[in-house]
Amino acid sequence: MRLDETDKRILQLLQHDSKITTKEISYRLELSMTAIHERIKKLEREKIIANYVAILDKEKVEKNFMVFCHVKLIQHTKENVSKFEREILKLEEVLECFHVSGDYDYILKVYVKNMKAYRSFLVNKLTALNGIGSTQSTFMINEVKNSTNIQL
Amino acid sequence: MRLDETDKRILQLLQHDSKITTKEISYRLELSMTAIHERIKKLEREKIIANYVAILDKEKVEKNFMVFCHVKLIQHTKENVSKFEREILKLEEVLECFHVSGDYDYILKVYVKNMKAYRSFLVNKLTALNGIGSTQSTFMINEVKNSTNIQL
DNA sequence: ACTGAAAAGCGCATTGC
DNA sequence: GCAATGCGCTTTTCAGT
Repeated sequence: MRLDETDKRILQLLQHDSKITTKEISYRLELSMTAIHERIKKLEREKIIANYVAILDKEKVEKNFMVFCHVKLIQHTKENVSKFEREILKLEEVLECFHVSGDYDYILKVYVKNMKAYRSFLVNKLTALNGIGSTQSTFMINEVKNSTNIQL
Repeated sequence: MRLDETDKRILQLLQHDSKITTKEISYRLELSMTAIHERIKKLEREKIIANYVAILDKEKVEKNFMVFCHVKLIQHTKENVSKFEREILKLEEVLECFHVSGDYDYILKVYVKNMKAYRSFLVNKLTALNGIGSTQSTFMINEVKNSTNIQL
């Protein structure tokens, strides 16, 4: 599906605040509510919009100890890789996991309460998985920017 | 504010799908709509819920070329640092930026269309900023997990 | 693909329990 | 802290262009 300028502007608004009403969008884009409504429904149907979520304040829910954990596997057999990836999905502390180029195989973004909780995660959960060669942790000192908003 | 189990379950549901109705939540948690409604309002008022957003399919909007860009500053004067951080906020390709421990000062998460766009970003935008010492790019080969859902 | 109006459902505030 | 009511707004649908 090709997105025109109107679609992009709608997506921009929804990425910023998904609780915005069709009425408000129609007012801003100078189109009828129905037109906006149909476009949004189409964007949802086509899964351009993957989902709508609430973003929590990580500090207030006490999960603002963030660590980038670089993981290297022992060997890259198809089995090993798919096993590791399946297990990672189950670990609630891992919000993101990317297979990457470079010195390490994976980069995990881990959110926990504090260093103690991170240690526990490393020892009891991550390194408990089979096939982990080595890990290297990079700790967040400060969050400068953390957005979900893709500019179109 | 302290969160009890009910709050946590509500947040869990809203993190998964913010379009869920109070009615549906009240049904699942076996509480009245009023109770659920008041709790959600409080969670919003206290900014436990930071905001509601639409998440887009990065592939479908052609921004699925993701790079972790490690940045080292030349010198860490207060001025340099705050200038850099202010400028980063303006770069739309950078969705996330963390000041981190380790060999590099910052890790940026950059989403662009393809390698050509990334090169353009690096040359024209990032390294055009003053005070950048060096950068190192780690390219995403595959996205294993990418969630915004914090387990409480 | 857009408009306008009507119908259905939900959010929200209020009242009383 | 919960149930019930009613109003207003929003979403959703439908006919028309």
